[in-house]
Amino acid sequence: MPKSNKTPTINDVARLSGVSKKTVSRVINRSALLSEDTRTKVEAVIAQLGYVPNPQARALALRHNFLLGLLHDNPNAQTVLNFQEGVLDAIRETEFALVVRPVDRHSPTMLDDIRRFLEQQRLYGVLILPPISENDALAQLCLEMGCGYVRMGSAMLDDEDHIVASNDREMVSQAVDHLVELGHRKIALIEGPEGFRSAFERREGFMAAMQAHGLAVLPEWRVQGTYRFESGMAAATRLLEAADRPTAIFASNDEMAAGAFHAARLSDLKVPDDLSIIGFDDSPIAAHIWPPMTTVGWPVREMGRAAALKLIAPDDPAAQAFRFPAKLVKRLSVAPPRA
Amino acid sequence: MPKSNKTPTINDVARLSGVSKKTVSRVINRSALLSEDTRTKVEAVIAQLGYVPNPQARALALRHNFLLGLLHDNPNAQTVLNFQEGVLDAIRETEFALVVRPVDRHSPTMLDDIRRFLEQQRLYGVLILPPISENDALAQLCLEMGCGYVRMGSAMLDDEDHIVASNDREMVSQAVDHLVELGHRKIALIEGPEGFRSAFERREGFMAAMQAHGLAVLPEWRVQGTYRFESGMAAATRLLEAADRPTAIFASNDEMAAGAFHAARLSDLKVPDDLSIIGFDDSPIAAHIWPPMTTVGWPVREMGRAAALKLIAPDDPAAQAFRFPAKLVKRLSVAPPRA
DNA sequence: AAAGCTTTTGACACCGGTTTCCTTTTTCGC
DNA sequence: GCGAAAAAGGAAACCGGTGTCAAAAGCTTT
Repeated sequence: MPKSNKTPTINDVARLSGVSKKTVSRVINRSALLSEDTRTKVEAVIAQLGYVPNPQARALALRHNFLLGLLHDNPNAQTVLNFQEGVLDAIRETEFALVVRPVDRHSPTMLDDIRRFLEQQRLYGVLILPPISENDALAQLCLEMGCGYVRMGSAMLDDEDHIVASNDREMVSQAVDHLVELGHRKIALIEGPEGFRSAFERREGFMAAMQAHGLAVLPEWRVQGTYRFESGMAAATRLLEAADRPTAIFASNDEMAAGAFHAARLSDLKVPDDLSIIGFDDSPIAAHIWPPMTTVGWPVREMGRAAALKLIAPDDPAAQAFRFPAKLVKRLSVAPPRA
Repeated sequence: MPKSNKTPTINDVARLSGVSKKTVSRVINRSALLSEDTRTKVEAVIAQLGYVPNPQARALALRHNFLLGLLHDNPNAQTVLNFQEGVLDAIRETEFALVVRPVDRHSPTMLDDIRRFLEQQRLYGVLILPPISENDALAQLCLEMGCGYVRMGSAMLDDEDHIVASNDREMVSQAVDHLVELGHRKIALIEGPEGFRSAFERREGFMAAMQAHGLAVLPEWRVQGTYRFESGMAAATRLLEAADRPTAIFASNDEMAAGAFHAARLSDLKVPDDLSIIGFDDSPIAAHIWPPMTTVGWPVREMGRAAALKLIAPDDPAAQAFRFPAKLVKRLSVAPPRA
């Protein structure tokens, strides 16, 4: 009987079942060359002892551990959490665990910090969320360090094995189509900040969609924001002061769209009667303001699951997915234009 | 010269600096009994090689790893992320990493799932966020498994070493005082759901504060919600139908308060002129609805930092803190009652 | 200069798994 | 029934660190 107050090891299992360590190891790893007899015998002992292999020991012997890292910087909290849930869906029945690492995009030492982190933890692979997922130097770093990676992005920033992407252009297109179908012709855009791939994609998608409908976008109908609430408010304020006022606004994310709601209220404009607003992300705030916001949502959780599978089970059919469809969530912030 | 394509190990360092493994180990661990000479010599080699100790090997030898776990279930996303940031503040310069594990409070196998998780990962310690932090069986489980733990709670659910707590009663008291100072006498409460310690504390705090001011709370001024947006909406709708309508509402969290905003609008009541609303949590939604919501916030990030320190550096002065002050965030959802 | 301390260092076993390589047993064709 | 090939299982080394304990070195003291 092994000392009862310690957790059992492979040696205890081997001794009790009268086989060698190696045989127990074979059982654990479902090795094919094993007689049915010994397998069941050993499995019985494992169950009886409640033996669980020590992941640190395995990690040492296998020269890689069972840790996935999640690198993120300031996207909205709900997205991060949904993605985490997705990753967990993928690893739940495995021995993998998820290590999170918020990083500071603005720190000059970010890349060095991440390098130290990777060196120290020797992760099996990392998942990188936008906006830092757009940093190619970071992907390069992972490659150099022999650390697997998958990025989440708003376009095909990388090849299929290394990305789970939304198709932002097409998503924006859906939003614009919706507005146009309702009769809007004067549609304004609140863009995201320079340097964000997502902002770029959404702008391009917007312009393309408008052009496809043969609609003009006046220069004063395009204002840039920072993805933050206040910037959306400021941008919308400017839009509403335009000589030829737009009847609808597409904002590149929900937070700015919420700011636009706020601006409309300050200008005594009712949403959606006087102004339709449509956001992007389907974050919680979209459902919790008044009126509930129509927005474009992406399947973040599924993307998290697929991203994790790409690393830990690349042959799983679900790991093949790399481009994810979005859907327009229709709520109450959009209506036909007045007049 | 060690094979240049492999990461250097302690053996490489030992060989190159002409000392034994053990001596290198002493350098790494800042052992006191070491001559200054050897220390600098070995440190030079370490720097030159870019050697980083393998955490899995250390974990194996030390019989404990350097992983902190974060168990959480459905509090608002921003709280989870802020807490994570706090934990990271604590572990940034250490070799610890943070493993996250969302759990499902409603699953009958939750406790077993967590047990398996702890068995498998052999965490150094776990941090438990509300509401599951209120589950005493879970704390008991950690104890049994020899896994350190710290809970975050709305009251002293546990002793000082195992908790970072807010003082919800006192926090609610601040909110009530604020309303009373402005002249409100008829203040309603939207409670959280049965079985949540936080809901209990906030209710008790509310009742005590009202009593302290000599104010009555009519039965129809107390409605229970589920902490969700819709429930806040429903609760406020009922409150606004009361024969003697309250002039102010205190909601036990921001999400329900946001629902109350919504209900007020449906009843054509203006916030704050016709109805003052005050929330709890200072979640992002509070700042992003119109009008911006007055709410009570707690220092989640600091709590995360302290919680992590309690586990990894209990002697650090910052690890001693266990009760955290809240502050009232005054925005625009509160005004003196009309008439 | 020898004895007696204290400080510094190293040899070796060990943590709990996996891998390599070799031996033993079983199976099977003839 | 025999020999060969295949299957099953074990011994020992190894992954990269740390703990124990004893030896070596340095420093006083007499």
